[in-house]
Amino acid sequence: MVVELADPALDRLFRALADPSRRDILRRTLSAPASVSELAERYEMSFAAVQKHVAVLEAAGLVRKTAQGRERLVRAEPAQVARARAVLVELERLWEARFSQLDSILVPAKE
Amino acid sequence: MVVELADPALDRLFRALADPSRRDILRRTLSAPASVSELAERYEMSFAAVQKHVAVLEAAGLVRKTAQGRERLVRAEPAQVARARAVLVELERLWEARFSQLDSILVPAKE
DNA sequence: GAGTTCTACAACCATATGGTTGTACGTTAG
DNA sequence: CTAACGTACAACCATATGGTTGTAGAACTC
Repeated sequence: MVVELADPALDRLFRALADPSRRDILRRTLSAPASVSELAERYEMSFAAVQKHVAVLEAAGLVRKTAQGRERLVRAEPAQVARARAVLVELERLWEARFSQLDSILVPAKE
Repeated sequence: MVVELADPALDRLFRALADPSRRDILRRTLSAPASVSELAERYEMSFAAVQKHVAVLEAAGLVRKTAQGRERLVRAEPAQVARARAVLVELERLWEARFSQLDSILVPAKE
């Protein structure tokens, strides 16, 4: 898999993951959807602050909000988690390949 | 694997990954070590700006600097990339387990 | 020894971020 | 209908971030 490293969506993705409250919100909503106020109960900060965190997660595509009466159900989008993981896996692949040129000298390929 | 989500080191890790220049520096140094000035040549920004990016990567543990004469060789630390990946994998595991309780009702475990 | 190269670091600036409070509005409950 | 609830959003504030320029020192080169 080829991953484009210069991507604003990636910036938002990792940025969103760089806050413990947001990682926790993501964790909760991965297990089960929750309304914004349900989420807000769990943290010390104000409701508006939690709202902002959810908005950051939403802008990163990590979470989706759906109207449910007067509530907004927040549910995680595992596809974006997978995308972030894919980038890291790709970076690790580069590490594993770092001596490939040397290898090709020491261990000549058959074909 | 159990991953602690409320960890300042994790904040730094994801924060460091949330910038395209830093991801690129990480990519380069994963393939092969490079001095700070070698890195700086590749980007539009000033030398000092690149220095700062390297410092952010270093604080996150993603990169290590070693003195080499008057140069500082920057080399990546794949272990921290792996740590970030492990967190994401753990989150994905939660997603896969989201219906486990329901499953245990619908599909009674044998043991 | 003198000049050049590589790095470090401070000071500064504009903008982004993470928090607050306050107001407004749709929705549900009594 | 009225009150309470859940959400949205604006305004504001302190600090962090990402960039700049400038100065200084250590290490090579000649």
